[in-house]
Amino acid sequence: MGSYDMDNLAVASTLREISALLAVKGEDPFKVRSYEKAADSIEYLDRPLSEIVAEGRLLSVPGIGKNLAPKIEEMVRTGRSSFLEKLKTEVPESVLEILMVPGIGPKTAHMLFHNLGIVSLAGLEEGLARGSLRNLPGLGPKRLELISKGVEEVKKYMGKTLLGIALPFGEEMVSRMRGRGFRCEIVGEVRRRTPVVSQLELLVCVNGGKIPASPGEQWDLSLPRVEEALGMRLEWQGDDGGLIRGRSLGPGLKLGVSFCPPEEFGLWTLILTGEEEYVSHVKGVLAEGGYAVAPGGLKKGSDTKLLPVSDEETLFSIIGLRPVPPEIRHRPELWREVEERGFKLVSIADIRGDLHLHTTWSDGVMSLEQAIGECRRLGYEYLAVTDHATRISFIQGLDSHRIRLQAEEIARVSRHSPDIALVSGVEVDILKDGSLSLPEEDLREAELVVASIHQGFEPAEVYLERLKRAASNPFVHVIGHPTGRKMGRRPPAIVDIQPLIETCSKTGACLEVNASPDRLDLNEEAVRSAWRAGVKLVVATDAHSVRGLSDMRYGVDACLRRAGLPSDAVLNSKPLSEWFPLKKKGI
DNA sequence: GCCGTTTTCGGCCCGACTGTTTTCAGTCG
Repeated sequence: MGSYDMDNLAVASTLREISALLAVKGEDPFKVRSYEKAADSIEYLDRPLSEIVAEGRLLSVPGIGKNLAPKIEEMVRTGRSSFLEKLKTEVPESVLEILMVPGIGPKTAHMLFHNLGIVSLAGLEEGLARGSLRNLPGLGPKRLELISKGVEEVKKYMGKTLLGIALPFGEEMVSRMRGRGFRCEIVGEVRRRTPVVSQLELLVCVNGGKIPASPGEQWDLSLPRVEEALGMRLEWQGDDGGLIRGRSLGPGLKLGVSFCPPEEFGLWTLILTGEEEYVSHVKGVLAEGGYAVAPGGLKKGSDTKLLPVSDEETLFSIIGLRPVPPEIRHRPELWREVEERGFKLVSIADIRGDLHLHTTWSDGVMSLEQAIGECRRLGYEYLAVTDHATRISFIQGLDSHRIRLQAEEIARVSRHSPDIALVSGVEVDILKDGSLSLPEEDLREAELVVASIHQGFEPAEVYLERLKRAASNPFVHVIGHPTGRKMGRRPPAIVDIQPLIETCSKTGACLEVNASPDRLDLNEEAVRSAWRAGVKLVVATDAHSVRGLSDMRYGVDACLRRAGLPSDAVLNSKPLSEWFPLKKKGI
């Protein structure tokens, strides 16, 4: 477990694509669902599909039957799916953009496709503008407004990729390159841990100093070898300021590969990582010190001797600058502060426990034991089990009875895991009026109460009032995923969280930084405001699976570090004994 | 399309909410 299996994920995402296209085509919903179930099942697999195929044991995977098995086998063996390719000739792939829009499900997408010939987000936008959706059944003014707003939200993320997809993908690429003996690093937006990136950029080290006339020529790193190492075709765009760049499409992800000789690796790492203002600042310091960038490294004044710069650290030490973490290179006020007086940002190594996760007691797909095992592997000292007590009916949540049963179970398991402290918590819904989905006598029993909104995101004023009321509830310790955003799908329900911050600083309620890659909620700006206001923060994964427990780094890097926070900014970077049990003010 | 100690057909996590109806379909979680 833990290793990121690109091939399994690729097959799962192909199955999801098929499922969505079948839905729009108008196939039986249960058939549609079966492709999704197979995808889920493959994502949670703890070994490569290729092994299972080789053993001929595909049918033993739950959700894979005699129809899916040959289709999946083809994907694993050839990397293609002829079924999907044929399907795409019937339903254009671009209708998937439409399905992303809130308020549009398979039925509406099907209708838009068949009645109006709308097959893409652009087509939908045009149809909305022209008013051609107006007379369709089921599409009244409210619904059209919801759709219009949704289109705007989806557009913001078109052609972009979540860090949570780009980073593991990049790491897989790096490990493939290294496995073939090449030095390779992630640079650009992904290295800066931008929550949503427009491309994944890699820097690859090559020997020999001369820039070749054409890709692959004169280099010991030939184009076919790079392609083999990356496992994908590259499209070369030629010489770009001493670098050869290749661009290619991964799974919806643009990839840029740059090459440079070892003596320039540190320079190009810095330049390609950006941001521009920081890079020009460093270049300015170089110039002031009389340094010039030359092929083969740095040159000082009229010296003929070259100073090789094999990594960023070397560059920083040559010019006497404090290294600035990539995550804050977009914030001049922060990198100036680091350079002037130096301070240490919180890091994933500081995190001592996860405080929001779901097991099979509600809608999670990991057992309590599996959660503990993974937390142990991650080096945690404690974890809070926070299964849903929810009104969402298809989730078998915790009620008054089951919450006590689970508490007993946690106590029992706890005795066998003396190295990890278990906190018996719960995630309650914040209901329409700001009350909670469990009565007081149950909340009193829970050692950690996370309260979150899962239904009814509008209007914003009401949403805010519900959060404030929950934050004032004496039994609520943490407000979960406060703005409710799901990137690429649902905008934050509230933009200004200042009133909530004020309530929390009065009542002592904590705000969660939800590390789930599509949430990252609170975002960098809000995190910084809350921290400055002295509000207690926790960072937590909201994991539903073993793999999800590894999402912690997105919250730490893309929210906390990018906001410039030190390690003492979050409760769960501290030993449990320092803050548990949590006390609200005035209670 | 999957699944089966109620099985080879007939189920499939399911109910609230919403906007659209005039009795309900579609979406969402």
